[in-house]
Amino acid sequence: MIEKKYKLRRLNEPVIQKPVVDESRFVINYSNELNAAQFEAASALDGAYLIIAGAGTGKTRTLVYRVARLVELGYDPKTILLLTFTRKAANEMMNRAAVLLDKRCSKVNGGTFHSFANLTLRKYAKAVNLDSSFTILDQGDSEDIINLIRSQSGIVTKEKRFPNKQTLTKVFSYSVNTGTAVEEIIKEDYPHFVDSLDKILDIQRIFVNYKHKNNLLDYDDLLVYLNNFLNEFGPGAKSLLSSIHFVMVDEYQDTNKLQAEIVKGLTRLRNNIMVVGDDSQSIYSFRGANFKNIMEFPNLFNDVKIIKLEENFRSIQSILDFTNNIIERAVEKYSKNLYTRKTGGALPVIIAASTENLQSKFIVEKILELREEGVPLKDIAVLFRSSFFSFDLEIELAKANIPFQKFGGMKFIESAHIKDILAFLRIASNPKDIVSWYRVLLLHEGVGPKTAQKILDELATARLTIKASPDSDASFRYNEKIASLFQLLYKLHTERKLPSEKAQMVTDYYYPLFKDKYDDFNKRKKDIDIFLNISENYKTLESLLADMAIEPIIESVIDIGAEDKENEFVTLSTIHSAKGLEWHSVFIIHLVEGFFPSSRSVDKLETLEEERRLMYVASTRAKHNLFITYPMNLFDREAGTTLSKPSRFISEINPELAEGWLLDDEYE
DNA sequence: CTACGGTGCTTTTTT
DNA sequence: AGCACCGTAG
Repeated sequence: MIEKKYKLRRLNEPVIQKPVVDESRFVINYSNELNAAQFEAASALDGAYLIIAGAGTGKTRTLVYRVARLVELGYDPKTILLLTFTRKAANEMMNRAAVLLDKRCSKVNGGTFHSFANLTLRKYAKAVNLDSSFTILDQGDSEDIINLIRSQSGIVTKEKRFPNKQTLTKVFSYSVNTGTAVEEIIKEDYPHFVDSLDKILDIQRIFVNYKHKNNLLDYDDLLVYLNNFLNEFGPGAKSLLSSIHFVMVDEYQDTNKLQAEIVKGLTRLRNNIMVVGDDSQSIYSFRGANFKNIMEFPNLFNDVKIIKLEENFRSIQSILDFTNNIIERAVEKYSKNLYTRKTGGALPVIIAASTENLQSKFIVEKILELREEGVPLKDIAVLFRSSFFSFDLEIELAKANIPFQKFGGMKFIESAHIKDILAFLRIASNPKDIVSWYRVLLLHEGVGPKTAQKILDELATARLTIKASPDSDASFRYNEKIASLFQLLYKLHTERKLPSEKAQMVTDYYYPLFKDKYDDFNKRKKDIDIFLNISENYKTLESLLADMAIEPIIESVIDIGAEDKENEFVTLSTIHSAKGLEWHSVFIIHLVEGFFPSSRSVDKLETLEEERRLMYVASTRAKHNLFITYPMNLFDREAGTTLSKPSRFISEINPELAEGWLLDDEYE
C-alpha cells in the first residue's frame, strides 16, 4: 500500500510530455468534451501509460477519443492496435470513434487477443512452423480430445479416482496461462490427485503431441504461438511490429501472465503502450487472469505514467455510495476515490422474497411498473452469478409476455447440433481434424467408438484418404452410409464453393441424421437456419470457422423468449457477460450465501475476494435503480439442502445505504 | 460392437 | 434436470 501511494504521487508532477499542441487544429474539441484526467489520457502520444479507470468513469469514451485524436494527428488507423476483451467491445469502440470523427476510425486494427493471434498466425504460419489451415479448438473440443486420450491410454482405472476431462482441461489451460507448473497446480488445488501426477503429465504430453500432429490449436496455443513468434523476433515479427505504432489494451485487469508477455512483445519496437483497467473489476481469475498484473504494469515498462479516472458519470450518488461500500471491504486494491455529480433518486433496495418464484414474480411486476413509468425494456437488466439462476425467472417473463434476451450460459455454437454441422466443415477445411472426424462418424448408425477408431486408423496410415469413394483395397469394408459420407467430404474438401453453399450441402446431408438424434429437432432447426444465414457473411471457410470458435456471436434461439428480439427486450445476463455495460435499472438476484458467493469460493480468501469484485461489477452497472433480491428458501441441489441465509454481500452493507423490503405472498 | 435403458453424479464464470 | 457412465440385449 505504501508503495502505491508513492506511485500515485507522480500523477501530480507537471506534465513534461510533448510540445504543446495547438488544440484548434482538431475537428473535435478534446479538452472541452473530456475532463482533465480523460483529456490527459486521450491526448497521450508516445510512451507507456496505465489508466486506472473506476467503474463508470468513461474509460471507453477516453479510448475512443484517443483513437480519434491519433487519427486526426495523421496516424494511419491501421497502425493502431486496440486489444479488447470481446470483439463486440472492439467493434463498439471503433464505431463510436467513427461516429465521433469519421470512418477512417473503423479501420483501426481491433479485436481480442485471440482473434489477433489467429489472424497473425495464419499470416505468419511458416515462421512458427504451423500449417496456416490450422483448426481452432474450443474448450469442448479440447475436453473431447483429452477424454479420448484419457480413455484410450488405459491410464484410468476404476479403482482409483482420476480427474475427469473438465478438470484436466482446466489444469492444463491454467498452467499455460499463468506459467505455473502442472505439478504445482495439482498440489495446490487438487491435493487428492497428487498420486496421479505422473499419469496426468502423460496425458498432457500426449495431448500436446496430438494437437501438433493434427494441426489443431486451442485457445491457449493461439497465445503461446503468438508469444513465441514475437519473442523470436524474426523477420516476420519485425515486419509485423513495424506496422504497429500504438498498442492499447482494454480491461487490462483481466489479462493473464501470458497476455502480459504478449503485450510486452508487441511493444518491442516502439514503447507505445496504453493499458486501461480497474483492479476492482478483475473477475476472470479462473482463466488465469490476475489483477496483480495491472499493479505490476509499472514494473514491466519504463517511465510508466499513471492516470486515474475517478469521476463517475454513470450512477447516482446513492448507488455509488452503496457500491463503494461493497468494494471498501476488499482486502487489496489501488485506492480510488470515485465521485459523481448525479444526485437525486432513491436508495438501492434489498428485497427478501419467501421463495424463488416470488422473487421472479416480483421482478416481473417491477419491470412492468418501470415500463409504465417510461423506462424502456432495453434499459433494464437482471444479473446473476450463474446462468441457471434465471431459469425460474425466464418462465415467469415468458408467461407475462415480456421479451428478454439472455447472455452468458449456453452458447449457440456449443449446442450439439451446431457442433455437428461445424464438424463436417472443419474436416473439409482441415482433413487432419480428428476430433471432427470422430464426431461425424459417430453420427452414423452402426458406427460406435470402435468402428470410428478403425476408420480413423485407416486414415492415419493414409490407406484411406478423402476420395469420392473409400479405397476398395482398404482392409475394412465400409457400408454405404460411410461411402456417401466420404463422397460429401470429398466434395466439400475439393470443390470451390462459398462457405454458405458448403454449409447448405452439409445441412442437406445432416438433416435426416439430425431428425433421428434429437426429439426437439423442431426447436433446434431454427439454430441451423441462423447458422446458414451467418455463413453467408463469409468468403472463406477458414474465416467462418475461426470466427465461430473465437467469437461466439449469438445465443441459441432456444433461449430467446419472444419474437421481436431486435427491438425491445429485457437483458438477462451473467455478471461476467455484463462487464462494461450499463442500464437504467438493474436487478441482481439470488443473493443467498452459498449461491453468491458460491459455496465453492468461500473457503479461500482469493476466490472470495473475486466474488466480492463480481458483486461490485454487478452493482456498478446500475445508473438509476438498483434492486437486489434474495429468496429466503432456496434449494441447493448440490448440497441437497435448502439455503436460507442472505449473502454476506448484503448483510455486511451499511444499513443506511439501502432500503429493505420484505415480500409476502401478495403476488400469488 | 452397438443400441438402449437405467442410475448416479454434477454444476460458476469465458476466449 | 441433463449428461456421463455402466450393464445388458441383440
